[in-house]
Amino acid sequence: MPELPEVETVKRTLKEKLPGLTICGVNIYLPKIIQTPSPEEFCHLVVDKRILDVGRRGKYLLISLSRGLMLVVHLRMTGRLVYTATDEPRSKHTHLIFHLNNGHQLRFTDMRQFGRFWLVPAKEFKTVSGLKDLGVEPLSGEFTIDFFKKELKKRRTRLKTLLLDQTFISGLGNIYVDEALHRAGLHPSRQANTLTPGEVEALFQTIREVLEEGIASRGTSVRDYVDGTGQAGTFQEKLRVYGKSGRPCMRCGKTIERLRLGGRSAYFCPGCQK
DNA sequence: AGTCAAACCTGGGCGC
DNA sequence: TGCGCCCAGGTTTGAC
Repeated sequence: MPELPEVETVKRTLKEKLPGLTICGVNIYLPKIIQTPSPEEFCHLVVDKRILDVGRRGKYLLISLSRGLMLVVHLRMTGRLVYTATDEPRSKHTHLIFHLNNGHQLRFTDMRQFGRFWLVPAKEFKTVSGLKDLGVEPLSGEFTIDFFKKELKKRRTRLKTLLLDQTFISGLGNIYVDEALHRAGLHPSRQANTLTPGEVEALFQTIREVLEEGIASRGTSVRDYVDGTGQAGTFQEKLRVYGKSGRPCMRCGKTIERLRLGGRSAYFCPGCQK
């Protein structure tokens, strides 16, 4: 499910609910989702801790707890983290419930069981796998056109593969990469170091644009995604190529195609993406 | 360095 | 109704 705009929306919605609340109990129904420490230790450590803040880095949610602890969550494909009333019936895919001291709960639900939790000392949160090697935040000031130009020049891989690489830019996923490439008029198989300065600038702009519009639409709910209050997003209504093979391109009218690249689908328009 | 496939899972959609 | 296939917002690992 979630790419940067979805995780950012979950972060914002949970940040309105959780800070100030105390975790007074935990139920773990699927122990393997706890990466570290052991499920027993996880329960022991998390209980009676206060939630201080909710943050995001790439596609990771960072929940700061009292006593210097950090709860790190990755939703992977179908994970949901939702602030829920206690009387709500539990779904068959709810794998973890935090009980909060205001009578509400924070539930983790994940049909495909790929999502993961880590509980670590806040100072050591970079020990979480993948987190320490994350690339730049595309909506932050450290993502600059100069950086982007220099990096693209160094890489010989395909654009689609490169933009999905979380150690290069953090937070992009399959949907927003395809949408950014289409808006920039660039083919997903294009070799990164062959872009003209104008093409690099266009891509730089469209990456930020699709992410910002995605956040403004509260995420893309093509299937399972909901925010921290259980609400779906609307960016699926604005998609131009993702999931649209066989349909006409809204810019040039040619039929949108699907390509297989490194095990992932790439949707693109053969007419206007060069 | 880059490319690919497989693994982790459940479920929806399609053709037959 | 059912079977067999392919597909799915991600990441990791290991082979070439």
